[in-house]
Amino acid sequence: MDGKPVNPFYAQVYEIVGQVPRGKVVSYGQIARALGRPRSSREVGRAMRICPEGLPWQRVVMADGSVTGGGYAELRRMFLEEEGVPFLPDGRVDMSACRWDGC
DNA sequence: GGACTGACCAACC
DNA sequence: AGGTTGGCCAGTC
Repeated sequence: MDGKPVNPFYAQVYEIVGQVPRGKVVSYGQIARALGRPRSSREVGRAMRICPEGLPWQRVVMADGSVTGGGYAELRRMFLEEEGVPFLPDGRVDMSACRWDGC
């Protein structure tokens, strides 16, 4: 069957996340907007929840730089630190410096 | 089979 | 200045 991909939205989410260079992060809303769904950021979060293997979902954080993900939040933060992502003393990612501009 | 929730963000008041 | 609602859509009960 289908080789028909699931809603392009999900596929795009995985693609974008996979295109994020090491040491950079993206926000849910940023991806949602890039896909033409400025208010479907929840869908992005849902794509993360299914957690496909091989996807650096840890690079996906909130627009505020806060890191979430159920009980994996701290785990994600640790991975990001290992990748070289600077963290603020607030426990948040420095979006100002690591926000992936798509470039 | 239907209804609710949910790793959120942005706009509105 | 802050708080609340709206909106997308599929996975879960």
